[in-house]
Amino acid sequence: MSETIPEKDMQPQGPELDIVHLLRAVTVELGLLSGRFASRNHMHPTDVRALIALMDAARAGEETTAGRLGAALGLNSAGTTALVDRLERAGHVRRVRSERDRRRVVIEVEEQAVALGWAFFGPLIGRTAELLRGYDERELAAIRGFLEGVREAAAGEG
Amino acid sequence: MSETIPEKDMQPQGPELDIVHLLRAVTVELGLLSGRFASRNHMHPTDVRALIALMDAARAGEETTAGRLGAALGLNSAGTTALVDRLERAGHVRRVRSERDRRRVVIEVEEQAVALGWAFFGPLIGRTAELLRGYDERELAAIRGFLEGVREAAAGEG
DNA sequence: CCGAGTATCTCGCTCGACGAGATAATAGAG
DNA sequence: CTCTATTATCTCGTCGAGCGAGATACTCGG
Repeated sequence: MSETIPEKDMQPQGPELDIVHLLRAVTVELGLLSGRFASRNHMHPTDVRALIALMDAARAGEETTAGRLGAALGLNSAGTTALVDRLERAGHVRRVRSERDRRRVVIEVEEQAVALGWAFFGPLIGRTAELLRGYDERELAAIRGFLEGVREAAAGEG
Repeated sequence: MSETIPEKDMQPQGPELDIVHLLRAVTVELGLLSGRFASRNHMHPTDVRALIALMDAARAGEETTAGRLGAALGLNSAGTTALVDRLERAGHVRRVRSERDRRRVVIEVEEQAVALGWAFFGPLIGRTAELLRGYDERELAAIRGFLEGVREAAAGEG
């Protein structure tokens, strides 16, 4: 394996650039991790994204309907139905017809699925929280501000 | 399955937790963005991941063979061949038989593809770099250290 | 109570990814 | 130098996630 290609600066550099690349590396790593979680539990990446979206909504105290879930994941209605079918068959969620509008199907996450995710991602979350405990308020504010800025910038693009 | 997961404690206390969720939100947002890039250019998410991996390797001065690319993306050999076929057909990469080991196929990214990616992601990168310019050295070090810590923690899990 | 609007599901299809195995090139033993 | 093991890539047949089109079920304003 020769690495003869010289290190050329194809991109404008500066101390900020390595952070940008670090961030991308982190997202890649997290993507691979959730992929490992998926295949270990005989799920597809989309299924994992769906569970995360569902738990997120639940945390925020919102009901998630089939339609909302599909929209959040960028699936059309057919794909969404198939997704919920898979998750339901695997016992990760259950369909509940909404009382007030019986066209709606509310998706609820089974406790078993929550436990599964927590068992897998818990250690990482714990380690990250521990890592954060080493910073003072100003540093935490910087990290928070940076992430918020990136999220907004990413949401605004495209 | 059932064990000590009291609902309240799963998202416990601490100012750190919102940063964990922020980070996840950022990765979700970046994932959606690259999805928009993919469909806008008639590509599949895997194709985008492949181009990113290829450009990454190129920046690090490494040649990428078909096999390495497939391994990096978690594809088997058949899928890798199909992937490179797609990218080549679209004019984003070219296959080059390695001189010294003629079994090897080195994948090179076409300049056109680099320009395409830069045109789409450049603004976000620029905005992020600008955002980072607002922090002093200690804050930048905190951000860098946090991201590095998360990357290592994520790589270590699973 | 009818028709427009909305939410979800069904059907048929495409194509990305997989497993198995073929093909081609290299490296090493004798 | 030839035979064999190993490595890198590609081919073939198959599966299944997601799409487009349209069916079905329910709600609500006139």
